[in-house]
Amino acid sequence: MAEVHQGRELGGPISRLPLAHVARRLQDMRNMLLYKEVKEKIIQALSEGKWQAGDKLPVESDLADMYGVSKSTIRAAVGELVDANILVRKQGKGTFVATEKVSRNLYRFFHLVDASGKRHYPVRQLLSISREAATEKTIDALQLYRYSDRDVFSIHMLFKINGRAVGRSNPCVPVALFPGLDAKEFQPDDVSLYSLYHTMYNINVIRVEANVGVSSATPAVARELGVRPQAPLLRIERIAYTYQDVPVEYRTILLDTSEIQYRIEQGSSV
Amino acid sequence: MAEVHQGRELGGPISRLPLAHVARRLQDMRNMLLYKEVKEKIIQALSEGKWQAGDKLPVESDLADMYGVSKSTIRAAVGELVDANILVRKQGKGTFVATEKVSRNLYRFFHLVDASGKRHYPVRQLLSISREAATEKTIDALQLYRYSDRDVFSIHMLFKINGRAVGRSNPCVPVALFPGLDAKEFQPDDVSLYSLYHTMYNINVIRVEANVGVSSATPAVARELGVRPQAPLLRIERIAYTYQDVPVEYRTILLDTSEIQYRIEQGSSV
DNA sequence: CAGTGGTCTAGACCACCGA
DNA sequence: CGGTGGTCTAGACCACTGA
Repeated sequence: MAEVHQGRELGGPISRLPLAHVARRLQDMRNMLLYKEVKEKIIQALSEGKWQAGDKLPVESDLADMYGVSKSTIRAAVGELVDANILVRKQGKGTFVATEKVSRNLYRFFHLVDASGKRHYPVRQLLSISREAATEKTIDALQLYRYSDRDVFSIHMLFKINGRAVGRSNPCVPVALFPGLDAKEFQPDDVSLYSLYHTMYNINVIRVEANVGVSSATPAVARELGVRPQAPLLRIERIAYTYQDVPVEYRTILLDTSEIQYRIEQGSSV
Repeated sequence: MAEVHQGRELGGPISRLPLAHVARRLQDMRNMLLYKEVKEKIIQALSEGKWQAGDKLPVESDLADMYGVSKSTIRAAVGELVDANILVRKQGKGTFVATEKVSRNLYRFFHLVDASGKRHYPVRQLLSISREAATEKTIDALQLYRYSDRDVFSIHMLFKINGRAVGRSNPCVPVALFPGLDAKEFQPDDVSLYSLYHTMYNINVIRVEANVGVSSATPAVARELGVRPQAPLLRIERIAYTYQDVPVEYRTILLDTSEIQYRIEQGSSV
């Protein structure tokens, strides 16, 4: 039988050497899956600008040859990049580097519904953004000891539905991860900050942890939301993480839930 | 070449007919992926009790033979069930039907933390259980039109941490799905109602939808929780679903979040 | 050691796209 | 029609488990 795939580098001269595979054998799969290695290499090539936003990648069989792996392995690697909104597959056309609008990440972790259960998509209004020293709590949440620069950009924004303010949010992100963020233009039609993080800084939020409680409105917040001072508000304190559990954003959301409610879905449908 | 896999049912008598595959060819893949079909069939077998909680499933190659597909397809199907916490894979041992304990289902959808982020596991205290006619809202949430008997069992219980009541819950379940529930003994050491649903009725909650807002305490609730009347409470209205999006429980949770907060985790770590 | 899940390969055939 | 991504197969070899 010449069917011994995994040992055939010993069998004699073969034109297409599965280099990645050989390397993996040699290092005894120290830590990473082959398709993960390929994924990292593709990310590397992307960050080096080998393929720019909107560009078409080589077809999958060519990618397989380029990286010395099978098409299935390429598909696993590319598949995760598609899940991460970094690449986009188009059947019959090819695989492309994602552009901003393509990733409809919008409100993946933030859903609002009214009493009837109907989903609402608030528009956000940027009030301010400034560079600040982080508070104790923020240092802890964002693990700022990772960086030499421990300042954060502190953003204030409002959520509005039908012109009425229903909530406000105060995201803080490490300056070290988002250099120059305060100088970027915030497009009012950007659907969410997370899509901005992705398109401008290639940082993907893949997971969030949130603590939910009740707060009463301070005078300033009451003015912003048009409620009476001391009015009870839903308070959501949320940490957003990217790969390898690196926290990238800490935000406090305050919601007036008299007309809308915060929606959570957990578990997967079968 | 005898390598034409997909057409070999035309080649003559073959011992192992890939029935699922042939069927799929015949119906021209009307809508579903093969591995999704297999997944559905496994779910069907599970809901019929073919494999009970904790049971070991046949090895993957046997499953492949049973369903007339390849091991890769079985792995795709089983993999999604593992992701959904329905099955558990153990390398070198086998694949098993998830138990509450293994899947850490207890409080899977209900986490409480204090200000320092420390997790707390409240004890629950049953106040009452009674058979009632469902309200409009409950009929809607539980889709009671599915059943001829549209009554529900309405349960009242308290959550306590260190002896102090921090919340109360009012689960309602269809009498049609949980016959005789009011006569069952509720062990105070049952970790959650969901484990009871699972062990006594073989009903697995795999997904929840929740709407979160703020309410003020009615006099009765204020007495239960030891807060002043009108005190703001976190209100969680939650529908729990089993397989095939069948709702099995509708509950309203009221929490005093002055000392604890409701914890949500979404997305998966990579 | 045998049995099991975990990873990967090579290649077949499909559905879809646009010229 | 050719090119592309999408799905599936058969089988090899690996790492892990427990007797």
